[in-house]
Amino acid sequence: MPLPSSNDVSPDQVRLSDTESQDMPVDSDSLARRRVAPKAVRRAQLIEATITSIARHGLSGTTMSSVTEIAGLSIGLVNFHFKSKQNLFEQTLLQIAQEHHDHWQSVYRDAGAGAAEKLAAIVAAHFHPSICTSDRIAIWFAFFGDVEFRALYRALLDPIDTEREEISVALINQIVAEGGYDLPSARDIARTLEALYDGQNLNIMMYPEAVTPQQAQDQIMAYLAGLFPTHFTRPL
Amino acid sequence: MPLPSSNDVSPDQVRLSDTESQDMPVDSDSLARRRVAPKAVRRAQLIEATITSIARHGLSGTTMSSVTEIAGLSIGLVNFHFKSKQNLFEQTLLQIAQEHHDHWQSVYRDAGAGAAEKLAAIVAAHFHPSICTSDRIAIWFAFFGDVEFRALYRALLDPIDTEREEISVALINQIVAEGGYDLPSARDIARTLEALYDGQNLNIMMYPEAVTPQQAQDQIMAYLAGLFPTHFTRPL
DNA sequence: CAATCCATTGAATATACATTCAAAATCATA
DNA sequence: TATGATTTTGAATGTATATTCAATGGATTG
Repeated sequence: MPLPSSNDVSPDQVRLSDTESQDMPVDSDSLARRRVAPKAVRRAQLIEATITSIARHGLSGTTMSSVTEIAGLSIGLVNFHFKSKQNLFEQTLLQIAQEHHDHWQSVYRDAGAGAAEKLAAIVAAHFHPSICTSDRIAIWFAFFGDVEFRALYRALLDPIDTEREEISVALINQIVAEGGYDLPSARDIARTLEALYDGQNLNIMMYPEAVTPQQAQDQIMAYLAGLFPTHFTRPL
Repeated sequence: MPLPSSNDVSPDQVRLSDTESQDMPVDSDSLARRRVAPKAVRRAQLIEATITSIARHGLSGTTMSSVTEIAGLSIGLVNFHFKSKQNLFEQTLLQIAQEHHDHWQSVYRDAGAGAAEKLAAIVAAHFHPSICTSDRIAIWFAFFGDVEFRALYRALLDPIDTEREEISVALINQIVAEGGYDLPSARDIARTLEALYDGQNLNIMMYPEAVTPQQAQDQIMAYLAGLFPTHFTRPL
């Protein structure tokens, strides 16, 4: 991380030569284009290229060359910023998990106060355009599909998944109490919901022309409306 | 395919030397152990080894060596029986798809005459021990996860999946008509069911200690019981 | 038994790829 | 500007692995 220059920019930005500071915009894109960029920028750039490459060529089809070619950088850089291909992949998975978690949490926090609203927000978070793109879904399933990464996947996502399941269980219990419903256990319902998220994501990836994120979300909301007619109304 | 010998065995069996026919059992296992075996036996043996290897080492970790080592055969054989690794993988996927389809069809055919019984049989088929093993599920997701095979997967399974979805839609419509239920479209329910199959399979693969095939099936049956209370009763 | 055919072997070949590293470019600092 | 530190490059290296193929083994036929 570079230190502040005499230009006195904020610590997260980067020093600019005097000419550049006058006539060039300083976004991460223009930063990435320079021959030399700060570590954080290169790391992000390489991870993004890795995501693109995995979505395009698959995990096994992703090579150091394919990544650096997409990033527009030379081969040696990957081993400079990430010490190995394995580590690059791990950091990539970590980043996606992080994004997923952050997005889910903010959506949950910003939802209305009612349990039903909160639960609906969790459902919606899974199909939000920033999360539910074919590239990102493809990465999930690429890592699912590879034994080598399954353990890593679990280590990274178990806490997140568990946290979400616990919150869902609590919300469902609250909804059941409010509505006096006679239903299977909240845990079973929560697990069914989790299965639906995954299954619908798979369908979106495999059959993008037949299943859109919106349809997937609607079907899950219809499931909830069936369970809790007082709290949810069927979409459409 | 070998011709019948003077021993007059059935055409699907293999000629035995005179000594062998007296004192050795002739199952595919003992056949596979011989230095020379008929093409069909070797092919099956190699495909089975491929399944084991993919489950154990992943798609990218599966090499010609890993397959032949598991099969107890030499490296050259794979290229003799399957002309390339790519083809071996395709045939492996084909075989699993075939098994899946055959099993599903027979279970469906043998189920009781009622629509609810038929639908329950389809659900149960997905979680039958012969289909729902961690090895087989791992293969599914390995192929899902790899772009290179996604197209092949679709080509092989689209017809099967579509056939099942159409039958499910018809069954659901029949159940709805019998029960006079007010529900989302049969198509949406069928798609939700498909998503549940996939999602529950994923859970079984990722969290085998937390989710058993039986639990997964029960949860799906609970979903159906929620929709069609007259036709299904909640498990437990 | 001899002759032929088919299945099998595994060393040799060629290719693809991750990783290394010495040299070059750029930047920071004095 | 000069010096040292940092980032970047890409050719070179070594390893893994798919594929080929000449030689071998075993079965079948007459």
